[in-house]
Amino acid sequence: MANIREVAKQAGVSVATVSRVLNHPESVSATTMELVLATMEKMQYTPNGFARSLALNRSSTIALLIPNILNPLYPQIAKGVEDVAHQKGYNILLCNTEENKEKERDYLDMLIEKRVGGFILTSSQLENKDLQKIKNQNVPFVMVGRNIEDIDANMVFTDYYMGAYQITQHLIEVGYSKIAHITGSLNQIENLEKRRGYEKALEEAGISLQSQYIVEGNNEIEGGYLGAKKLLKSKEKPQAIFAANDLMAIGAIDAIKSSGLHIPEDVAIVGFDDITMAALIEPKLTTISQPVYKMGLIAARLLFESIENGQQEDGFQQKIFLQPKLKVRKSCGHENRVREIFN
Amino acid sequence: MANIREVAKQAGVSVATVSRVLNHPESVSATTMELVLATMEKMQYTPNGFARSLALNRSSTIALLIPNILNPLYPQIAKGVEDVAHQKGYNILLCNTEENKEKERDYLDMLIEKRVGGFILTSSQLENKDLQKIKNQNVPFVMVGRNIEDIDANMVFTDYYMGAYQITQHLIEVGYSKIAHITGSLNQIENLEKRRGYEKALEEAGISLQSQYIVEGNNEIEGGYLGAKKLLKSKEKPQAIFAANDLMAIGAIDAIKSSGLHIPEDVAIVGFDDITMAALIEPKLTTISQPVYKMGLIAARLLFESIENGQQEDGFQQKIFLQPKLKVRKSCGHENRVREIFN
DNA sequence: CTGAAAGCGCTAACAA
DNA sequence: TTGTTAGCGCTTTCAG
Repeated sequence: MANIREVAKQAGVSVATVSRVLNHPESVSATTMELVLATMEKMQYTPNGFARSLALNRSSTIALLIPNILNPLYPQIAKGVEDVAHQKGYNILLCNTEENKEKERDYLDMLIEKRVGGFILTSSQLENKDLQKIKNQNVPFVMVGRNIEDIDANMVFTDYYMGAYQITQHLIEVGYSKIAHITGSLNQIENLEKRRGYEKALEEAGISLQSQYIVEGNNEIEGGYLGAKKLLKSKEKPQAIFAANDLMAIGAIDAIKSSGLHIPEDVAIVGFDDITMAALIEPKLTTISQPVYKMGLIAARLLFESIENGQQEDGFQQKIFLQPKLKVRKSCGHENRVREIFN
Repeated sequence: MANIREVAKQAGVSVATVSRVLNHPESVSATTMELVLATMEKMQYTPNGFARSLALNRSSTIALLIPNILNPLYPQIAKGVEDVAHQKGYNILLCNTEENKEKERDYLDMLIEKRVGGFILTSSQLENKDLQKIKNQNVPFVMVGRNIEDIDANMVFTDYYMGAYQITQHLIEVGYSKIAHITGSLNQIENLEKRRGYEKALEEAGISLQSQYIVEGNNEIEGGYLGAKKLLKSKEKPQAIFAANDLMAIGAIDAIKSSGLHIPEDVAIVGFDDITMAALIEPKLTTISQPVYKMGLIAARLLFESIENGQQEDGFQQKIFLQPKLKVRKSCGHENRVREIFN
């Protein structure tokens, strides 16, 4: 592994010149240029990124923290981020936090030490004091999908409260009143928001909340399966289940089918996210769609804005707010309802 | 952003001592230790990873190259890799190559420059000369899922040829003879292998190959959809379709359903990979399963072995060979066949 | 257009 | 147990 000095010596020029052909080619004569390039080639020289980053005091990597890479939502975000990062010549450090606050903090420290250029935090569980740590180091970050007010940061998110409210309301409109909810892990604020939306919709419709209709899941297929099984054992079986994400909805569908019941006739199911799978399973899942790829894209653009223009000290943080959209498909029993109305 | 010198001055010790409390705490007196730690805390000192890596000439990141993060197969591999990397205190640089050889090469160069500790290359399209570049820099790498012989490298892969052979044979056993194949992009060796397995099985059964029964897809849902549409237009509609991966099989299922045909009665479908979705769609997909998470795990372990014990110059490369497994579910029409036999 | 040299922040001899 | 100092490989003034 040759270094710049050896190349310089071999080519009979100074290290400064070698450095220049790499960084300021316009300020080097054509002949020298050619000579140096050839020497590099011959010696298989690759500049040392550490040394460069150290000298320049900047890196060309950003960090992406996601809670669970196995949830198809996050690869979409990652794709969005990657698309712009690659275009900017940046690499992505991928961190899977497993919805574990400690692991997330661990990563934070490692990454600050690695001097990443910026952070994209999705569904983060970090608290204000953790974020303060990032701010103190003066490295930009943007949060994706964490819908809280009390934090001063760049954010892009959809309105979870509203999405949950809408889909619950839809269920009510279709005609159900015994509506259950499988929540995600309740230490994620997003899931609290969703529950709040669910409760609000019921309340507005004059339907009283029933604690046995709310069960906590874990955002995974299995959690939905278990949650649904539990709900089916209620004294009064719910007519509809709102799972806080599609993965759990899919698990719930599996549970219900395997109990010999039909969807939506016996129990209706709806989800949240609109992952690809949602439109492919049987019955096709009614759900709330959020433009995830786009969120990744936007988040990354926001981040690079900060990276390039420096941190805006003046507290000019952007909060980009995307509206979720209701996707009505089969699993909510909407059609049956329509049929009833017109018969 | 305080540096080690400032901390040293503030604490009234030398930089060496500060460095020691970080790297060799056992060689520092308790009092000094405490003092330094407190000072670091107060000054919010975070060591500079670049400087450290430069001085030590080693990094604590590895690179993971995957062709398409949107294919659920790869997040599983990534999870396996991440699990061991995190345990080793390493971070992962994620690179999505989009099955694009040029992009892959680009990444390779960036990553060598970044002095990553090692590479995990999945379904790589890199050629020998590219890999030679890595070897010249003396950085370890392991290949996942690229089943070729002529390369001297650590590898973990399943036998694509055999998997394709098995599932095609299964189709033949069920009773089909007009069997089509939607391939993946043919510049990936894996897909060539799969096609070879398909052809071999037909040949052995005395079924002559029909060129109109082989169409090239792109490993994505959409490619399967298009491929199936095309196949359905053949003069003689195939009785069964073997899609080179599950995503395409899912696309094909969608295409067939939307043509008003039934699976497997009108056309049987089988896939390859056994992604989670395969067991959840209707009809459940018969496919070939490979232990992807485990492959990621094993690959990472192999890599760290090389990283820790240094490169084995003696050409002692490990090739870990995993057997794929046939998962018979509904989409192949196996049950119908069984019924016929027993009636 | 080119070279000499200082410095980025850290680690690890070597000395004390 | 601690301090001094020479690098690690690069970039960039500053001179020429």
